[in-house]
Amino acid sequence: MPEGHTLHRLATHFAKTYGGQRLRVSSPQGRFADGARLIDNRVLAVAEAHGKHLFLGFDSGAWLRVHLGLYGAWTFGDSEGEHSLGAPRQGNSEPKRLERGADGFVVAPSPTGAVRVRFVGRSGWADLRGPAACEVIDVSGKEAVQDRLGPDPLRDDADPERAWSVVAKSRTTIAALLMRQDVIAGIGNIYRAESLFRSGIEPHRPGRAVDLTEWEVLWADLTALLEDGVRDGRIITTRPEHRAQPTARPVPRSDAFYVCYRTGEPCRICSTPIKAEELAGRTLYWCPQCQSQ
DNA sequence: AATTTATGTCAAT
DNA sequence: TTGACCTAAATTT
Repeated sequence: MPEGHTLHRLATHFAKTYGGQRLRVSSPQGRFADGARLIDNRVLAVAEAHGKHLFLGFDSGAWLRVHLGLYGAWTFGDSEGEHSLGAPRQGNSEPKRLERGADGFVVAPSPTGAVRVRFVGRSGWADLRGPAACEVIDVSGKEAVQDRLGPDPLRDDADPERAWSVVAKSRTTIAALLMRQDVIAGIGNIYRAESLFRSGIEPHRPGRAVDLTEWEVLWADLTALLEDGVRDGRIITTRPEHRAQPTARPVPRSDAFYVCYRTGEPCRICSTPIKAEELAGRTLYWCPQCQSQ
């Protein structure tokens, strides 16, 4: 699921695999043909993530902004084999020998499906399908997007006080505030539910009923959970002692969360059935016993 | 072969 | 608060 950890993994992967390299950029599907031309045959200089946005910076000064939205995903072919990041796609395959042309660029497979963007470099290829946003912007356009984003706990420049200044004044529920990307960037439905459970906070409390200490605990926990997500490549929020199989590796999906997708199942701590409700179009999960404060 | 599902954001009611 | 949007894979007919 593409929450913030996935975007930071993407940024790292692009920087590591293609940083400093000249790339051929095309739009096999055609919908991004004009944009692709703007960054074709340029050197990738920087890759960074802010919340759920990926920014790829080129030596011309142009930036590619990608938001995966609902179904977006990148598929890669490089020294790690064929693998993908984003919405669930087919599993990874063993590293294949990359074919290279006389110019040293890899030979990518003929595109299947709706490939919005294709990158081809000397160390691999990358295909983007189904993004909600994919556009070439200049640095002021990038700044405009980032100005509308709250602090991202995975970024060095993140300032939790900025988020707190909104939360502390707001009548909106803390559950809704955590999903607002202009308050805190990178949190999705899973991190929202799981962090509130781990902090013991009742999700319907207005932001202004959350005190500073609780906020600091919540921010620190979100930061740790996101960092784990970047490391593991998936979201796991349970502590081993709360899992049905504490030693199983990899952690089975059924043991990954405290409350998410566990409607009616017994809470891992107190056995109370987990509750779920629609809140602003998304399903909110929580334990009515552990989260009664 | 058709329908459902999965997930995030935004514009229109 | 609801629907539109982007795509592929899983599930049901």
